[in-house]
Amino acid sequence: MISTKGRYALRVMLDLAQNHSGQYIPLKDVAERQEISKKYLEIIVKEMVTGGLIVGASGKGGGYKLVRDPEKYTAGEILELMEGSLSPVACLADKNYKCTRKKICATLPMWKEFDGIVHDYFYSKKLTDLL
Amino acid sequence: MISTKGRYALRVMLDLAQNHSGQYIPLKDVAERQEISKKYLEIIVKEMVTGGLIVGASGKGGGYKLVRDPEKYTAGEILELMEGSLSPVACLADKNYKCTRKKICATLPMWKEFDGIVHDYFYSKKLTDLL
DNA sequence: TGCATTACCTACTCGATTAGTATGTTTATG
DNA sequence: CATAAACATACTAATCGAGTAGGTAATGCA
Repeated sequence: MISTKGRYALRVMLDLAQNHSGQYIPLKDVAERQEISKKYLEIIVKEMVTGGLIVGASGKGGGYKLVRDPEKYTAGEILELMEGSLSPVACLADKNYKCTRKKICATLPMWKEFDGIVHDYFYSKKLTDLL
Repeated sequence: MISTKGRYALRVMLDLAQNHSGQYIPLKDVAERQEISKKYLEIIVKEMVTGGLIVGASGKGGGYKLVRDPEKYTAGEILELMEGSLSPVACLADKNYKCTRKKICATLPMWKEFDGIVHDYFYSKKLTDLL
């Protein structure tokens, strides 16, 4: 299940893409258009900045903007940044997860196959595919 | 993310399928083979019984067994019973979810398409595919 | 230089969910 | 009637989700 963080992040990215003129877009505007609490969005965009998806500028005329062209983003990288992982089970999501049954687990191959399908789907979905 | 409930339920089903002789299998045996707390499994199999996946019998010689042949079960129905829904977002998981932005939501089509892929994958995966 | 605007930072809250544990009671069999 | 099993009820401890509150720092403009 994708949380609001991932879903809102996608919508912020789409909003910035639609208003992509080289200008910084104030979060206030994005929040109003998207009908999302600005305070909560602050937390989300902060992670997007540190994750390198967007840049922010303080002061008047400031705001946020994309660092690449919209078609250079995938839904996968945005969701993975916000959700931590797109994997369906803990043993695949966490690289350091150790499970003594790994060798004999009958369900692991299914989770791995599904994990691949999920990854392929979201990483082949470009931001511009959603506009 | 699939919780232990769904994952353990799958493993219980596989265990019952492997020991599918018409006899009832005590939960104690399943728990030991699968290395899962029997107490916790009690909660899980209870839902599986009320969900119609398996039947239980009390008393000596009792336990649990499948109600169908193993190839008649899909991973999808097992996971959906335990997880409530396989949908990636709340607005698709909950039938009564109402969202004022449904008509204009740019991300909804993607979630719907992905939801279909997930559903197709797990419902075409038979229990016997995992043995 | 000061004011408005904007991002950025720290902390807190409240409810739900996850992953169990503990302690029984009922039901069947030999 | 003892034993083995399912079935029932209640509790807990930790984490996570989805925010809110209140403040500080940077920047442009008059």
